Amino acid sequence: MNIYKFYFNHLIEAVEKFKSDLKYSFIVEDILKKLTLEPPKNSINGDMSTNLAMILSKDLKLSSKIIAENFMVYISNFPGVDNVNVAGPGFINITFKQNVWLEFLSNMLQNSGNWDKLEIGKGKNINIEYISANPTGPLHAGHARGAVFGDALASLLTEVGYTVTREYYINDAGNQIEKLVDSSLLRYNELVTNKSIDIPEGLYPGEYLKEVGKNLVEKYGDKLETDPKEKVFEKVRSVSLDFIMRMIQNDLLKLGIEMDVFTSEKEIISGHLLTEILKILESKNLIFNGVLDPPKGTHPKNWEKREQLLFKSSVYGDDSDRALKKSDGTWTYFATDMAYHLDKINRTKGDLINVLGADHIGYISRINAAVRALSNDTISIDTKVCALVNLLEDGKPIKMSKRAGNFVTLSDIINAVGKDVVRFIMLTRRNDQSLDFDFKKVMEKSKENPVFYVQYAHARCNSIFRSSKVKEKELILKNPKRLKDVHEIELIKFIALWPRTLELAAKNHEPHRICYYLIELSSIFHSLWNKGKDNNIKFIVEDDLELTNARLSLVKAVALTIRKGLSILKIEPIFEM
RNA sequence: GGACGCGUAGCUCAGCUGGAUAGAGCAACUGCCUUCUAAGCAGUAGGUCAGAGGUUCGAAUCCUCUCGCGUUCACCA
Repeated sequence: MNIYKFYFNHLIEAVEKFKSDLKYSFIVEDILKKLTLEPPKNSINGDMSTNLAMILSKDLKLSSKIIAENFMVYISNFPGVDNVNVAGPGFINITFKQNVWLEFLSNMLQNSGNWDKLEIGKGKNINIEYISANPTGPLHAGHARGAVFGDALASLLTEVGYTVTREYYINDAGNQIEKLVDSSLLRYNELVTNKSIDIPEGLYPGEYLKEVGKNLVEKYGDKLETDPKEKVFEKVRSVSLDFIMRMIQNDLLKLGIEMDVFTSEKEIISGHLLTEILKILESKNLIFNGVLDPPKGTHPKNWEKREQLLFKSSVYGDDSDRALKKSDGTWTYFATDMAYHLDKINRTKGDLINVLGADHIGYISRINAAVRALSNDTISIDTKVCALVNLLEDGKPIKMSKRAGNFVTLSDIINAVGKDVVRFIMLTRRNDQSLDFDFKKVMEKSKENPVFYVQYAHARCNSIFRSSKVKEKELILKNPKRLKDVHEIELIKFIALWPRTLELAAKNHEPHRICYYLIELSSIFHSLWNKGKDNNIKFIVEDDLELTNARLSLVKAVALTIRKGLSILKIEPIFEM
């Protein structure tokens, strides 16, 4: 029951009829690409508005006003149309009879489980990789945003019919793992020798590695020969990684996040995928031994010419070609990442999404180039960048320093404000804009705090049902025509916008739109609530059961929609404040 | 210096991928509790959409340049 889709289909039919009736020669497909049917910004201009006349005027060589005048009659045949008019530069505005909205409401309530079902994904696979934090320590505040964003996006895409894989790439190879092993060994020795140790600069000082030391003692006793470290490297590595990955997964679980797939970088390196990408690149002539120019503009001090194996990523719009092998002959991080993306392409057989932190912006174009080359341009990859989160306490920045060990972990944040608050607030801003997270404000019980505001609206819905002694579940709308007040109709119209919001959020990969929708829905509802004070349109009218029933039904529709939105964000609704 | 992103009301931000008179919230001022939660609502005021060109029926949105802020910049991960 997507009312916009319903009328859009009518509009398409009308356009075709218009064309054949008047023997025009424009190409319908081209017009449909640009055709819109939207609620006008200002409701004075009616319920829906189309740009048809304006986009046709060039092809027909007629003014858009004249086209609009001629087209109006086709629209007035649509079911439920009350009035059609032409305004502004050539908008055709439609106003519906109130009945259309009332029928929508009763329809929506009858199909409350699936009225907003959208089949955008049509079961297609999509892989979304997010978090992928280095397995060297607990998740911190900075990871929270990418985690919530990625997870909400995954949930959103699932909702609209995609088969979604939530994936975490574990960077368990390379230098940082060496450091991790060194750090863990220090903690092990600390425990065995019972002498406290200073963690040198460059290694990981966090207390959590003491647990790893303990785990090593439990598993191997105090007789581990740690010199030379090669002898125990694998053992320590595996105990450290196990511990840290369990810690990370635990933190994610507290945020309501469960990944489907964890892929190990180490396994990618040891597998056959790297030779695979070489084959593909060779067959496309995208690989060569060469020397890179120094980056434009900078003058690196230790610049030296180096012949390396290079990928011609510049063919696909990257600013420079990229090294696949280091001068010592080992693979670069980018090469293994390319192999990893080939792995994702092979497994997914569908589009990819990467969620990255803002510090990786420079990396995007080479990954895009890689995916295009490796998939023969058949797979699209969308990289979403999450900007910084500024942690504040009542407006003042919280100072963090990794060295002093007082950085705020994800787990700290969740413990302080709860999972639902973290999830909501992280989505109250576009992902590519930096976001303030103020520990005081997000817990405030006031309108300034959007989480509260939305939850309060839902609690109020529930409060009305409590007072009415009617159970929300058992309520069946009897006579929608009893809803007559413009404010009631306005609320219904806004609910009718929900599937459209879902659709736009999903297509643009922008879960924040759901938050904004819920805030606005709450606002309209709070407003109607207060009308009970001065206009005497209370929801519960003691001596008019039918009217009460109709109004309660509207409240139910609001509650259903709020809950639906929250459920996509994986947030629990609150029933009583 | 190059690349990418951002610049919208005093502050914090939306703006449905090119539409009509650019919208919210805070802060400021004015009102609304004998009545379903005032933890809320209604109203007033507030704008050169950083600036300058261009593209077209139409630009905050697309293109070019300038200014400002941020991130990033050969073998790291």
